[in-house]
Amino acid sequence: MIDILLVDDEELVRTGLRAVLEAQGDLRVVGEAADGAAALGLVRSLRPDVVLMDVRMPEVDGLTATRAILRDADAPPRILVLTTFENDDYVYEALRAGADGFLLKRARPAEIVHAVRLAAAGDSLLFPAAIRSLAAGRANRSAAEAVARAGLTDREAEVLRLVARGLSNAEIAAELFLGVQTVKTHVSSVLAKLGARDRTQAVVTAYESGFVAPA
Amino acid sequence: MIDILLVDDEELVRTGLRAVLEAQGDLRVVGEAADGAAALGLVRSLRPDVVLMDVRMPEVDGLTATRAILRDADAPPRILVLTTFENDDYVYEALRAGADGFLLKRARPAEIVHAVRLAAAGDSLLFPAAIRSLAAGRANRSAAEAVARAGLTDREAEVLRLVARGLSNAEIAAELFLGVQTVKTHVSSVLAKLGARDRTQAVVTAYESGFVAPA
DNA sequence: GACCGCCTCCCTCCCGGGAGGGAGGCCGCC
DNA sequence: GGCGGCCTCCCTCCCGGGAGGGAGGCGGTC
Repeated sequence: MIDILLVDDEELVRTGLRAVLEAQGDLRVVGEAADGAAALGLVRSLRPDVVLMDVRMPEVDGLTATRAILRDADAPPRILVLTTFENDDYVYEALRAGADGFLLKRARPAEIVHAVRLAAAGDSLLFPAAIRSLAAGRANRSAAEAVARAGLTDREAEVLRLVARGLSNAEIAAELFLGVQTVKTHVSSVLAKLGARDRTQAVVTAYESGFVAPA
Repeated sequence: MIDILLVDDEELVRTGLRAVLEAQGDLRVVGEAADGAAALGLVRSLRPDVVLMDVRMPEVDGLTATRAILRDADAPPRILVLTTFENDDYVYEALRAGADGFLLKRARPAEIVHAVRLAAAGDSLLFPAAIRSLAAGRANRSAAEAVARAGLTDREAEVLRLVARGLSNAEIAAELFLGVQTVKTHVSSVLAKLGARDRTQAVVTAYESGFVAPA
């Protein structure tokens, strides 16, 4: 029997997961938490085998909770991170935080069940797109914070990502099907918003802030 | 029925894999290749669903073959990379090359069969240790090699560190009590040794290789 | 409708950075 | 001693990048 803890701020999602999982004979949902802080307490008291953890939650988010749980327990549970999009930038950070695998919310029930069993057995399941984005050295999502603080627009963030991969303005223009002038404009606003003097400093900031992460 | 192509330079390994796979009703080994070049040809003629590809092979290695196969075919097969050690540095490069998953040679037969079925279905299996090494922000092997192979002198390494902190040549000169000309010389040799076009790319390489680490 | 933010593209001006040379001093090794 | 590697500094040439403007279109909001 595999004991499972559900952590998601949406009741609906928890209910859905519970229905899917408990339809199986060998899976048992032993608890539910609506945020990361509650999750930590329940892990201590319930000692589940597997935790299904939503990434985006108010208060304590899934990544922080994952780290806390892994730090806390002597025999921590397996943690599967729930996300909405395959190319979610959280993928990278979550694995870094110690998550054992990834699960798309829109995955078919059989896949969800399957992933839970795999996790309990010590394996890990990643969807191809998630793996690719990992392998491609994709930007991580504390970008969200950096972007939020700096107030970068989508386009600017996109440009910064390419700058942080060593591309010249001309190359970025080609990559995004833009004029070099446009790229220059974006780069300039990025520099201004980041308080960087030149693109080199912008790259440093991008790495230091976690906007992009080393492979 | 899932058609499989085995690529490994060791006959023994191929035989073992074939035995394991063909014991299943739904798996069929349609061919074997002893090196990457032969593999490419067989993929064309046999059109397998899944390729089990050894990484280390004489002549054309597994990564090169993987890239070639993916470039070549219009509907390329799923490629599972075979490796001996969980912490094999090839993990990163292989995924980057487009491999769909990883398989340890010492995996239990059931796991191998399982991974093949997953791959055929479009999922990907990674062993926890492999994922961890990926997610741990492991230094990009090629970048690390670039720096290691580069054979930077002490002075050059020192300069690169400052470049990777966003300093201009003039600032570096002031920091190290040097002439700007001297700094330029050092920067130029660093760029040459790293194969970087400009200081921005050098910074990227420095981070990707782990030469400098984000705070 | 007026306004604002974003994206797009244009211009000029200027400087720093990088290429591609050369050269002298120092140290350690053969 | 001679040689090679490293560090230092010099020169010129040139381009890309960044500053500092302006402007039009588009989609929102008030």
